[in-house]
Amino acid sequence: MPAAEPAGAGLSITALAQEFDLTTRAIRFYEDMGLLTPRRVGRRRVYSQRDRTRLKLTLRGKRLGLSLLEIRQLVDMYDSPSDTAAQLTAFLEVLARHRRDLEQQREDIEVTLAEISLHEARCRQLLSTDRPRRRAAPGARAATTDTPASRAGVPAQETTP
Amino acid sequence: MPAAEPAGAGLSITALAQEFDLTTRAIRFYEDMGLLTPRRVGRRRVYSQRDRTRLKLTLRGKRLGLSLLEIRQLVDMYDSPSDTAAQLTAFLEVLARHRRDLEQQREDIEVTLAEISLHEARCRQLLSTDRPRRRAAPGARAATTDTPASRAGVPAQETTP
DNA sequence: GGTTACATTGACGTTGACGTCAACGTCCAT
DNA sequence: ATGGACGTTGACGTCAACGTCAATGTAACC
Repeated sequence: MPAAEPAGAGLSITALAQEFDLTTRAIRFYEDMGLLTPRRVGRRRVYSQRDRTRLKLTLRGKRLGLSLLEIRQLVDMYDSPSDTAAQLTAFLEVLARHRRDLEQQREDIEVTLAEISLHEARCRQLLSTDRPRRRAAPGARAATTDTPASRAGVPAQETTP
Repeated sequence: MPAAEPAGAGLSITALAQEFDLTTRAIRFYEDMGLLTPRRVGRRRVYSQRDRTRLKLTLRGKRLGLSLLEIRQLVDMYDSPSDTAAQLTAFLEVLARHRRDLEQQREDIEVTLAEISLHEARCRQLLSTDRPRRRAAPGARAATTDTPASRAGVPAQETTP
């Protein structure tokens, strides 16, 4: 056993990698991008709780489709207590934009989840009523062929021209 | 005026590009990836309603962080009425995975939105009670320094070690 | 002191999603 | 017939986000 992490806080790079299911290469890359700033013991990196949290935020940002640069800017703003009024209002604007993006994404997700439910229902119906090879359940048209009405939340319904 | 689109359906590539705020290069690239299959008039591409819808789905997929390949697979499955039982169950599995991904993302979004609200509140408080340069409102610690409790939806609260 | 296991820096390779540029075709209004 | 405006096919460039490989360090255990 190569010493179980000096007690308390302070993870090695492989420990961190395992915990978050990343490669060490990725972690070092995040450091180059300014997302992590572990302290050094000798030349070796030691990761604090702060680093773990920033990494957690980073991964969440990635899942949301942000670039590492965007993530860095956000995270940096998050934990630098910007103090001038100008900085604060600028930060508020960033937050507002981020919020709008996320709400758009949430909307996308809801719509897509609804469509998935439709497809699932269609599939299951086909699987159940399907000893005789049918072509399709009547009135079940879906997917790619819709009108500008899809925006209304009403699932598209149209026949191919 | 170079002829306002032959009436009814059928957009030129630049028209489509303008409508979706893309470059023509991107659209042609999507075609190479198999996402669009416009018919040709001579050599020129003409885009149908079907193409528009597939493009719409594509862009939504991108906003959700999918690769063009993943998008293609999904969209293809969506509008090819796979008929064998094996195909149907396979499709159901894909749908289930997609659904899980989306739900994870929605979770991420909710958490992030909550954090944004916190930051906004903090900022506004600082902006209002801030003639005298204060350091911070008491008990207002946030962002990067948290414990494994952040998962619980309870906003992190801890002091840097 | 030699091996094993993990770390580090540096450099180059790769993949996805386009941008950019060149060279050429096509319509059509002047 | 000519000059734009728009379109087409290559081919190459680029940028982000790592992967991969090599050379080297170093700490610990036997």
